[in-house]
Amino acid sequence: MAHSDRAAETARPRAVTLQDVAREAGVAVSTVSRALSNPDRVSARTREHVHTIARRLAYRPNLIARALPSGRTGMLALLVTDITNPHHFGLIRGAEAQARAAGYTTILADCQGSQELESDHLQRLDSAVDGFVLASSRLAEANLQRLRGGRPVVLFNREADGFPSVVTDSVDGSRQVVEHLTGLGHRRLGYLAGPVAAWSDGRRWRALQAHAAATGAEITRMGPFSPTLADGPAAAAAGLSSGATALVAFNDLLAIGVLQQLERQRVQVPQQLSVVGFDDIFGAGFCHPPLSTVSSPAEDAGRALIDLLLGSAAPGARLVLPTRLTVRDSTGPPG
Amino acid sequence: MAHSDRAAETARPRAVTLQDVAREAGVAVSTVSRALSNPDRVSARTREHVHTIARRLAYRPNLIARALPSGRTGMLALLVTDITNPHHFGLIRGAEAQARAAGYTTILADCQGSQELESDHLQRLDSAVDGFVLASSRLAEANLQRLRGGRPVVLFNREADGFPSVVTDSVDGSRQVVEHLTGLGHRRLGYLAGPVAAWSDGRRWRALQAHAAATGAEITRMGPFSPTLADGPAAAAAGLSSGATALVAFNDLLAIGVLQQLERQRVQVPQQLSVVGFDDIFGAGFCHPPLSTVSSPAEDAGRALIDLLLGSAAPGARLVLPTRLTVRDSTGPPG
DNA sequence: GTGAAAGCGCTAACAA
DNA sequence: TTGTTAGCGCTTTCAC
Repeated sequence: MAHSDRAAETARPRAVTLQDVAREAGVAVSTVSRALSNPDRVSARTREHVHTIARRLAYRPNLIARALPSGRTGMLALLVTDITNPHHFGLIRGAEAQARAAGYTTILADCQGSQELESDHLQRLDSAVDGFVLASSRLAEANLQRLRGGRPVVLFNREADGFPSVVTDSVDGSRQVVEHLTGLGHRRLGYLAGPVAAWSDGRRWRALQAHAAATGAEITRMGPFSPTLADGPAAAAAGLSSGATALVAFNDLLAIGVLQQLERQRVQVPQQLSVVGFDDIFGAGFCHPPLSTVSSPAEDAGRALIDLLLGSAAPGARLVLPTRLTVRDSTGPPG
Repeated sequence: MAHSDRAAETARPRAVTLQDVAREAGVAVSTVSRALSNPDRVSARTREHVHTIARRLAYRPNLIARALPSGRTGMLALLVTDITNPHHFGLIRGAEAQARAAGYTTILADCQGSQELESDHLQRLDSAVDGFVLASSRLAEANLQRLRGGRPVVLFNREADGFPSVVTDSVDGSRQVVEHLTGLGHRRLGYLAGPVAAWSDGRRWRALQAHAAATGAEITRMGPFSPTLADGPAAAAAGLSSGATALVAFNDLLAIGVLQQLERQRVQVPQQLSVVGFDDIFGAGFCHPPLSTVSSPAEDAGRALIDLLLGSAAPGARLVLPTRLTVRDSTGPPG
């Protein structure tokens, strides 16, 4: 047949197994297993010998096979809502570092903003990893409960009953935004909402609303918009026609998209309109004009999540990390 | 003891296995296995029955256990040099879509620019996935050969003997850059080099050099620099003191970093200095000024890579994708 | 301290 | 068409 297996073509030699090492070393497989995984349960001599042989044979333990009896793979999965949102960079790096320090390999899976994909990944990876970090999960709480397989799950920027979580303080971030804006003299604010399924969206909107009310400012909600650059034009149009003098976007991606559209329309920012975002992503510092936004300690969050995941956190553990408004050039007094 | 296993705490019921389904359905495990994986090798009646029971018991096949005898996990790994480089976004999306269409789950692993991490991931994931896509691998060719485990491996923006690959046409991209710049009147160009281990770096530099020579322009190489925003200041300093009127950066990350530094120093771009990058990443369109850069069809590349990986590509298959210079505002006639 | 043997959950011959 | 039976490579009792 024309079609043949690549493996066959390259005549790849069967991987070397514990058996091979055992045979070569003249001991039982169980001894090799111990020498390699439980060094102190075997004599120093044997241990050395086995290690030498293993090295010579270039033995590599088969993760999958090891996982079957032990139930552990040494891998942790980080599911991100959208890998193309730079917001997750810090989180990924932080989680990775911490997981690595604990001897785990972190793998990432992109949910592309889709609940279906998210639940699919959750199910398919369930037997392949020792735990999950769900970043900004869009899954309804019922699904979250139902889909949680056998593995521990921790949540980032999402809270749900029975799940440990780490969230950045949207409420306080929103307060800082409102104070900054009203301090500048703005009285009519607009909120450019994110996806309804985004937990943070509700939190931000409610906090924004509460603080606006407290300071006597008016705020209207527009959207929902997809939290992407691409929805910038639609959000800009809505914001512009709302009569607001300052726009608060659900996240930086949307905010930058708005900025781009405003520039196209020659709307001066911040002279004619102020714009604020959330997350302080890659790009917020060099877009035009540089974006005022709510920064959060994403790397710390990543590390904390892994700690919760590996540390047998109480199911209800909830960590709230402080946020800080980074004022750049997209906000100023109303024209 | 205070410390106890989370699994134990939550008293998670043992996952339901094929055995459970078989017992409940009153058939043999092999029948259940077939009914679920080889539907046509079992009678319609049995198939229905087994499916019903499986659904009722909420049976989820254990990927790991399935992988042991079959040797296949249904997962593909995409190793990226640096997950914080938006350059990989398109690649990830393209690869993911194509893999998904073929029934595979794509997992990502971040190598953080480190060869050590890259080889570590390669080894640890070897038994867990059915194949690898290595994006911009920094591994020396000898290591690539040595570390290739049992799984097929395809390369992006890297070529090596015996590995199928997909690369974007750096040579032609470089030609376009040089022609654009010399067409604008530049005679003294500067190349801000990337990591020596980056295969693309050598390609770009040589092509730039060749085309500069062909057009009678002078080009000097500076660096190497780390291909990040953070090395922008160092690269800007080198570029500025080189006397070049146009700078070509190894990639957009570095180019944007340079742009930021030039703005800080109040160097007018492009009036005093032109800047070009490679990749056309997220941000290249909205940095200040918007960056002229070499765009490449990253999503197409992602799809092609998966096709090569799954399609039993000949070990030597090499695909070269066209690039196109996107001219924005960071290039202009020399002052 | 070491070996023999029983699985982990599943697939794939081989029989029936 | 279905059941029986070996394993896949490893860990882990349990004897010795």
